[in-house]
Amino acid sequence: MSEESRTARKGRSRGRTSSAAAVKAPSGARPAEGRPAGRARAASAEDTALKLWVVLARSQLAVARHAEADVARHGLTLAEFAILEVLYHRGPLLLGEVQRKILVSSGGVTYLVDRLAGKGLVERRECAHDRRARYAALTPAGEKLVARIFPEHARSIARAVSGLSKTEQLQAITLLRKLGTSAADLPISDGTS
Amino acid sequence: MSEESRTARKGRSRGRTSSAAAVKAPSGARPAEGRPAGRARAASAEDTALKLWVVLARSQLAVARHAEADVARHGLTLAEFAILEVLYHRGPLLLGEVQRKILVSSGGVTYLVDRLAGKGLVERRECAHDRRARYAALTPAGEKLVARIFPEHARSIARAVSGLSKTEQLQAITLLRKLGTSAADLPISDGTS
DNA sequence: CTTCAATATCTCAGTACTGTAATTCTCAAC
DNA sequence: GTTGAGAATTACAGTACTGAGATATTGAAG
Repeated sequence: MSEESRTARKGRSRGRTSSAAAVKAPSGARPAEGRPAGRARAASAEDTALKLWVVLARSQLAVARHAEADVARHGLTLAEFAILEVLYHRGPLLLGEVQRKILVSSGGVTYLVDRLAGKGLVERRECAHDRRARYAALTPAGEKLVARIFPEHARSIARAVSGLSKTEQLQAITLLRKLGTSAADLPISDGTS
Repeated sequence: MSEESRTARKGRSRGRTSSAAAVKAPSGARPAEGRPAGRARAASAEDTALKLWVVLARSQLAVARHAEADVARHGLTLAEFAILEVLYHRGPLLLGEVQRKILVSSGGVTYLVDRLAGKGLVERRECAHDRRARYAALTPAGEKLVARIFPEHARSIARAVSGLSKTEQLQAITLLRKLGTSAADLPISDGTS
């Protein structure tokens, strides 16, 4: 499983725009080995955007698999771990706050907190000022667990991204933060123009 | 839903390592507003790695939501679209090849091709040389659909990543490709050291 | 020809959620 | 004090897969 397997195949690649578009990282735009003259065409804005989307999806998945494997050793999913971590570093949080921090659906928070409560790691507490709302808070057992596994997890992630030097990581952080916030602020167009 | 909602809260952030670790992009390491002296400490290698992981996950999710919304207009999931796209740009492919290209499980390919076949967009073809294997290929209807929706999809993605200039996009591509391939090549450590 | 490890696909139960609707509660306006 | 829009959580059905095992086939070795 080294990656693309450059076996070329008899792949009669149609002369369309460079391939690239899928979720989990698809094809990957080849150099176009059959163009009229030997002149390389500059990549269009859309070709670049598609390629960015592909490598973004692929790299996220590749790193996520390491992160998942790490937390799975303790019987946790990444979303569960995310909740434990955010409660550990911020203290008790309203469920809605948790939802916004880890970016799951409203039903997802209920489900995840239920499961963590079932494991004895998190408990719900009532909110004094608003009886609709509830806090999620770590139990002593939950706090102890996070204290134990978080450092290992951090090392795991550091290893997973170690293909980039620290300088490169800082560059990537800057670019990705900008990309993430701008994409999140754009309205999701549902096609009803 | 502008993003983090800087309401600060009474958040008595414990003096641990900077927060950050979840899947779908968690907390997001604040400046540490209560340190001994007014001297900023350089971020450790692990802090940087964790932050990279957070912004990677968040930006991927933010862009994915745009991509999903676009293909959902045609009743497709991103994984389904990925298959259509790869078959469109590469021609008929063995199911195993499709699996490696779009990075789903073996059962996932069967499931997805079944669904696309049910919609009349893809068909299975037997492989002459190996009777265990099967090709997936676009039907005329499938080919027509991709030809119609791919350009729109490309524009959709271009818009989603337009927060970055073309130069920045090219930088991000370089960094993310390096990150993705190195992370994919690292063995997944299941903890049995 | 047999054996058998390896490969390709499929089956199917299980999982981790999402999305919609229901419920409960708040707050501002009347 | 009522009313009602809106917010916070929950309930629940549905979805898009994953992962492990089953089945069929290949190809190399004996």
